[in-house]
Amino acid sequence: MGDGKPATIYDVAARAGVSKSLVSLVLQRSPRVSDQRRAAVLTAIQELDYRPSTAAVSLAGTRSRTIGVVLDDFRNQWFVDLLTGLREALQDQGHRLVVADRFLNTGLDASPVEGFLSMRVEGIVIAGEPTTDLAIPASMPVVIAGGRVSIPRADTVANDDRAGGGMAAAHLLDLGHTRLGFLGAGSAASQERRAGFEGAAAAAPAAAGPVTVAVAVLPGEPTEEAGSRALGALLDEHPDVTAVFAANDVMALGALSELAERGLRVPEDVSVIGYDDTPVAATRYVGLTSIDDRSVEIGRGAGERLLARIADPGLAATESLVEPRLVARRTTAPR
Amino acid sequence: MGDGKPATIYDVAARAGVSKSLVSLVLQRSPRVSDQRRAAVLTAIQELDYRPSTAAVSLAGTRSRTIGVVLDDFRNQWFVDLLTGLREALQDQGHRLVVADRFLNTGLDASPVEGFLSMRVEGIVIAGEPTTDLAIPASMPVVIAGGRVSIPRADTVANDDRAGGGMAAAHLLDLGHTRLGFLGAGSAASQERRAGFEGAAAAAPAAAGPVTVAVAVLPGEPTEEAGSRALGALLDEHPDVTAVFAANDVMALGALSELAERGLRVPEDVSVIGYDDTPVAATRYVGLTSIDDRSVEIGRGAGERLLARIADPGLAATESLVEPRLVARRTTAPR
DNA sequence: TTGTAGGCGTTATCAA
DNA sequence: TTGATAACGCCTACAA
Repeated sequence: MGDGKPATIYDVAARAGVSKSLVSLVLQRSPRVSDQRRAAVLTAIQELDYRPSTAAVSLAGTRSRTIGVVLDDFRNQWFVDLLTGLREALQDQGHRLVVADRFLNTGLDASPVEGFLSMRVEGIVIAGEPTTDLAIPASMPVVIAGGRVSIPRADTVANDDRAGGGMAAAHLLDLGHTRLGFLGAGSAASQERRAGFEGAAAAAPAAAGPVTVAVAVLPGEPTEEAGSRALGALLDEHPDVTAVFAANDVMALGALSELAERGLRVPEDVSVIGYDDTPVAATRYVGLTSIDDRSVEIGRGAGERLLARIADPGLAATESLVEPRLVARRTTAPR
Repeated sequence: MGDGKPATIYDVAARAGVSKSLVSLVLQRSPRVSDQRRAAVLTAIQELDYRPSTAAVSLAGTRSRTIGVVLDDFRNQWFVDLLTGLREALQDQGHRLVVADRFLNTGLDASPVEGFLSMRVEGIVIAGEPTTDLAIPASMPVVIAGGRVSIPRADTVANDDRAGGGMAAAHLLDLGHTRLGFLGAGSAASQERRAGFEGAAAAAPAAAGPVTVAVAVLPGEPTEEAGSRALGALLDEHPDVTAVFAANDVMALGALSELAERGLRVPEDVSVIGYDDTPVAATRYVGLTSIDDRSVEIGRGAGERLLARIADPGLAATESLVEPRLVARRTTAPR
């Protein structure tokens, strides 16, 4: 089957002995086609290994049936789950997903959005915090998934960081810890998580005695390095802390290594809890208790919002929060 | 700037007071255009925020300038580096990269390749082992990046697993270890890495005494669980082993946790070395010595091969190997 | 150097 | 239920 040029709709029509229009109708699953003709067209398609040209389809059709997903960075694994959710909501509705990170196809286009606009996507999903230089036309349906910063006419679907922080505190309180610590950095998420953590700690029933929360927040990115330094600073000032909550898993990892270097055992001496439930946390070797931000749900929600917005561009922007979930592993234990 | 429909080449032509052809020439950076007209067209493009429709371009043009990348799984982080290399080779030559994993757009198309064929990509890069159900037409230029199994007319660019295994052995021998262990699973890569490891161990200068390699190979996937079990089996039979080489980082992680459970310290009691140099290995907390398979190089090589094959489809298939590199961290130490 | 006209592979609109 | 025929937005000879 050495195939030269791919077959076109004309080839199929000729082979099936019908007009191109009829083939098009069959392609679109129109019910207004006789079973006989339909069968003929279908077999011709099979025999020719015909496949409609997406270029021709989106050029001639009224909609491109394509939606673009802007990832901040392929290295942030959470996008994998996000995509799963998006697929469920979008793909099953006949939409094609095209993903790009900040660098993919840079050079051809200034930003991934440029490329999407050229493709005439029907909508755009921005994963994570939107950067201001994205330059998305006002008429383009947009939804931000997993980011808190909202841009003018975009819906936002994000994890409820405050609730997650509360869950972390509740978990540690349940285990009997009363001298807690928080490790944070200079991100909006970190602030929200801290607020939730402190709020829940403060609201704890006074029965078990006073609950204290020592805090170490470093400016800058929430890196492993920052986690190590924050833990060091925290412990230097409050050596009696028995459980720490890090703003994310990466920082928690830094805390773990710093604890090991100080000869403190986890969870015997100090319990540690992270946030994001990254793949590393789930490994047996690390086994980090963490807050699952439910990225699949976020993706599904974002997809549904986008669909709604595409159907009715006039819709008011909404902000919805997805309830996180605590995943207990071996880095937390009863006091 | 409420923009309704995107501007077309007609709009630009009208605005600049020239023909559509002239606009097209400017778009293609043709030198045969007067500076005056060019300037007029360029400003019209700016003012209208015009962007050529990729659909129309690829439909009217002779080439789509698009190449498809099939990822086995977005969770395998190595593709990030692979993409970096591919970008360098392809994107800079004006090619657009479209990525898809096994599931992206499934439902619309049976396989990611289906989608690529519809897009009329000029070539396909398969990352990792190609599955046989890919159904790629013989006329489509294909290169396999990072996989050993080759399909009929495809070039292959992969990591030299055998050399990597040798490096692992050399490193351990350098550190004075003589009772080595290998932890493997049922993959082709595992076999090659083992062969290289054993080969280098056998070729070691007899000066430092005899070198032994105990082996534990489990059937199935090289998972963390498999790593734990393999290490257990190995140590049960050969308690005197002082250094182990795992077929990949994930298995090495399993080995690390099993060692911890057995009360053995790393690297004081046992040195551990993995393969792939995954992000987890590079964290301070894990700090796993590993073999970097140089995915960026593989991507660049694959991109170049693909370019060559697109230019001359008649080219004979080649297989090239990229030399890996050892990255020493804290899980290996002198005996 | 610039403009005219045809065609790329579909969908969409009308007739038949 | 089918079949012409005109778009869709751009490239590419070919002419001017």
